[in-house]
Amino acid sequence: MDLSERQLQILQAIITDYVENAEPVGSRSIAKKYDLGVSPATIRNEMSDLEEMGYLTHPHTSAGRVPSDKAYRLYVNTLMKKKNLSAMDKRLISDRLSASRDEFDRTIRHAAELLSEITHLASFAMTPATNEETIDFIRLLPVDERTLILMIVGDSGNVTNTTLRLKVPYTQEDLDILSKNMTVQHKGRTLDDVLKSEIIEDVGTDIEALSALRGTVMPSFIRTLEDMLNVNLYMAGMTNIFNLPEYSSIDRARDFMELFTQRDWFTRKMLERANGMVVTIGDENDSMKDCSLITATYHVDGKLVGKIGVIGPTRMKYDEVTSLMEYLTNNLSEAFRLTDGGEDS
Amino acid sequence: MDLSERQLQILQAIITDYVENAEPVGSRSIAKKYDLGVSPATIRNEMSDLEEMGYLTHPHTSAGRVPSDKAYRLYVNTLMKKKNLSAMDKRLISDRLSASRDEFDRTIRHAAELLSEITHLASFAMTPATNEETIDFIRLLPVDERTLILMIVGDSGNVTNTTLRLKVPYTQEDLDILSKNMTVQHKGRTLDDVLKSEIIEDVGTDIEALSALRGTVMPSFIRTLEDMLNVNLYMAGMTNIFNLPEYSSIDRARDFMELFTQRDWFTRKMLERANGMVVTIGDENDSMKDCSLITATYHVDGKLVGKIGVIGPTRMKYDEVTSLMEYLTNNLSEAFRLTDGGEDS
DNA sequence: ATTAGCACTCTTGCCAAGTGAGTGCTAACA
DNA sequence: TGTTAGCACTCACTTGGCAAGAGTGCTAAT
Repeated sequence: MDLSERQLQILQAIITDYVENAEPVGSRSIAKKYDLGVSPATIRNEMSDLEEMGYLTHPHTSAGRVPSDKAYRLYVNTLMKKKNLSAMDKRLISDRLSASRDEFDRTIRHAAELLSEITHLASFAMTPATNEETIDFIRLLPVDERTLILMIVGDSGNVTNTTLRLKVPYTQEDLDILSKNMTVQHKGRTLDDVLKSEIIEDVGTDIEALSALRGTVMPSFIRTLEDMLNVNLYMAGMTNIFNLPEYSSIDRARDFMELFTQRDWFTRKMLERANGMVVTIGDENDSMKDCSLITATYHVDGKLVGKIGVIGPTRMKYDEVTSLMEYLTNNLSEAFRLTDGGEDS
Repeated sequence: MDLSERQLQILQAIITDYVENAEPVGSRSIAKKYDLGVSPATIRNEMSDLEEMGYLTHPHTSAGRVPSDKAYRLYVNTLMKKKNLSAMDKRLISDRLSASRDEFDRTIRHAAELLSEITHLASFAMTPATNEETIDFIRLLPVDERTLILMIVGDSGNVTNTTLRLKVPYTQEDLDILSKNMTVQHKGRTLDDVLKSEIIEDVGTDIEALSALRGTVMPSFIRTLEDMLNVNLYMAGMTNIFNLPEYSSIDRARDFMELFTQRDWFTRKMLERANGMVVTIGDENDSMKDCSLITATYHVDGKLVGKIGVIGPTRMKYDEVTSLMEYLTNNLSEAFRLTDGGEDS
């Protein structure tokens, strides 16, 4: 039960028009604007068929038609063509990214900002997940006789640290032994791996003082590892959605904003999504059922994978947004190859 | 030209009523709810006088009166009485804060969340400004032959680090010399102080290789210092304001939300405010002219000072909010005294 | 000085009529 | 058989008018 060529044309015209104007589109205006060589009456008949097949809906009897989620899905899968970015946008992107090339987190933040500036939608960018990261070394550094710093360094240069204040003074010697022990024990293992296994193990050969020190350091070690696994989330353009007619009601706007105040939940959701370009439309999202969400991934050093995304109403310019995101992720991956002498944190 | 006792009573009643119901309050309802022993007509006359003096305004001829910024100011300065917190709120606070006692940043975040949960307004909390922090030591740690970690440690155990990737390999020896040099040069100075003076100085006695290394490290050193000065900002309950009638129009709501998307700007603004409990009402704020803003400060180890704040419409329960914030900052300062054996980052 | 009474003002909610965009159907047409 | 013109019909939206209600401001009486 495929769609005829003419039906596809009409559907495409309706989508284009509706995405532009956010108003139900009628047969007459289609006939006028896009010359398909047929009269409004014919278009009406086709529209009626398209509605029956679930591609269009009808807010009320005497209104025009609105594309359904199914229509957008069809559009994204088969109708949509890749768009070329304007020279202006390209320059904007390269200017902005190169301005912060050597500061990793700032670059990521700029990427999110670029996305929302160009699309006028809400967007986000996340630093790479460090599931793959392995431990390079662990060090305990003295500050004063009761304060010390626990520092974990990953193989890609990722560092996380915690300051510890002990109840009992420690000796420099204990510190050295413990940090060597820990490094030997964990070097080369992924963070996940260590987190899963660590809590039980306690090397029995330690002397008493060392064991006490170890007892204090361990809980912090685990928490610091967890910290290290956390990705940073940057959001931008949240207030853009206030300009869209679909969020002109306060309730809708509130629901939308509330999604983003739950940062932990949101981060988890986004991490769960598959890599590459992923588009989910309306009902395909288990929450935010009247939004569409597009995510794409960039690479750091070919290994770590970070995500960027755009969130808006189902009525969005899928072609432009996906093309932009593809361009942007390519640029990011390019910037984050480690062959040149840049630096990052 | 002071206000009479009765005028104060009436003003207080109007404020109380308006804060509660968000609707212009008329003479009759005042006379009924608060028995001041006078008739509505008398109250009308007094209201008229109060309006002339600028304490009340009139949306239109036949509407009730609304308190002006000047009225709230009078209320906050002289009329307002301290409120006792409910036992429930006290328990909520102590439960929540003690749950994360040993993780500094999490505690701060919880403080912001508590504020917005109890007041139903938007709120924020910032980690302490580190203007006063002095440098304890600087260390350069090797990762691999071209990667190293620059680490700056402050006297209160604050740590910041950056990973550097060099174009040319370095030697362990150079690293040690440079980190010793830097430590000697900067130990005991405040971050601000170093930042202001640093860029010019270049100790001339270095050997060539060391000088090259130094040249690479220095820009990152400055940027890392700047990082260290940055405070973390946690916001909570932003979407609460959607429930308030003053933000029932989309435009108002948008303006409000936009304030908080400019995090850097907002942080700077808040840092500029005086320490202690500060209340600014409506026009007293140079931006957000129809909001009121209350900030208060807490102490860490008696030295560093962090801020918490609540933002809402000028119509807010100043007495309850300020009492809550006082209680909360006391609790925070208490939790962050360093005499016990806790840990923080 | 206070109060009761009354005219006046302004908002809000409601209803009815008119308008316009758009559909769905039928009958004519190529 | 597919296409089109014509027409009746539906529904949302706007406008104007009307009544109700809340509240003020003024005046005259207490």
